[in-house]
Amino acid sequence: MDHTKLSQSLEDYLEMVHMLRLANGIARVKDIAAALTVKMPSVAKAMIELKKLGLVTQEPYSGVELTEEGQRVAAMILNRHILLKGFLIKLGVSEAIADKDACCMEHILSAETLGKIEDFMKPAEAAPSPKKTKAVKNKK
Amino acid sequence: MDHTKLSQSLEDYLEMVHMLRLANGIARVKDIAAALTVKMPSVAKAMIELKKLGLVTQEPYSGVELTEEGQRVAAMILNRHILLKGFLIKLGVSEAIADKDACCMEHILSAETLGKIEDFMKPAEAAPSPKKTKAVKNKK
DNA sequence: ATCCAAAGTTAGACAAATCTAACAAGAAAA
DNA sequence: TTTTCTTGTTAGATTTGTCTAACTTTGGAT
Repeated sequence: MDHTKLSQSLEDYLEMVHMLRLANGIARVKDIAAALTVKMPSVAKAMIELKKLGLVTQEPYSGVELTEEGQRVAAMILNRHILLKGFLIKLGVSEAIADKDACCMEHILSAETLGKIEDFMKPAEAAPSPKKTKAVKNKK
Repeated sequence: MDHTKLSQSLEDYLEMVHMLRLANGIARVKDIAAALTVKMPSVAKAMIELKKLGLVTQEPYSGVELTEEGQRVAAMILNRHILLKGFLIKLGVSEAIADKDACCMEHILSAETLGKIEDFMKPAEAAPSPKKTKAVKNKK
């Protein structure tokens, strides 16, 4: 419920759970650790926190799942990441660096700044971009 | 010498020492604390670290001074701050928020991203530059 | 069916950054 | 000069996030 004060670190873990589930269908502790370049016990501790906050669930010795709330928060963070990465690339930053810097920026920028960056990106993404939960009701 | 690994926190303290000296001629512990919204003992501890790193000096119970190296590093951080704040304002962010967000961004962005932001700002600030062919002064 | 390696967990150490409380020094007032 | 207030310092507790080492569990190879 009160995810309003997620630390940068916990945001990173939550986002990574989401990304791994999107990519592999499952988020294993080992893979989270590898992706974030930390050791498995760090992941375990982070998962304990995220469970306390009601954002993830996990049956012992298995993959991490997202609660509905966790899904919501993770998607929000990931959207910020995608927005910022695209923004940096538009400025001419290389993809790898854009990804890395977006990863830092996504935790600290104010809503106002994010909004302005969105505005800045708007005109450009007026193309056939299969965006997510936007007003784009795709035609199946 | 080896300031390459200044933590975000220490960068903030160093920058604030510099700003207060520019504004008031002196950086007092009390004012640093107020400006960064921390308590005085936190400042004292940070100053101990910055002294160890050879970036500041201080006679007991008096204002904090910058070493030559400290001056150099602080100026670099402040320049980043100014660049980023201007950048955000150019995107339409309000001044107060631009200042706050610049303060976070200044510690995390890669040299590449900072360079691209500089490029982005260039055309606009083409005022007092007689002949700056390629004034590359980043990186050490 | 048993064993073993890989994956996950638990316990505890450590570092960074903050705080509160208590103490010390300097300046200002009396 | 002596007292008092402000400023600065020191000591130690707390929180967060990381690590290593040691353990437990799972599941595949034998």
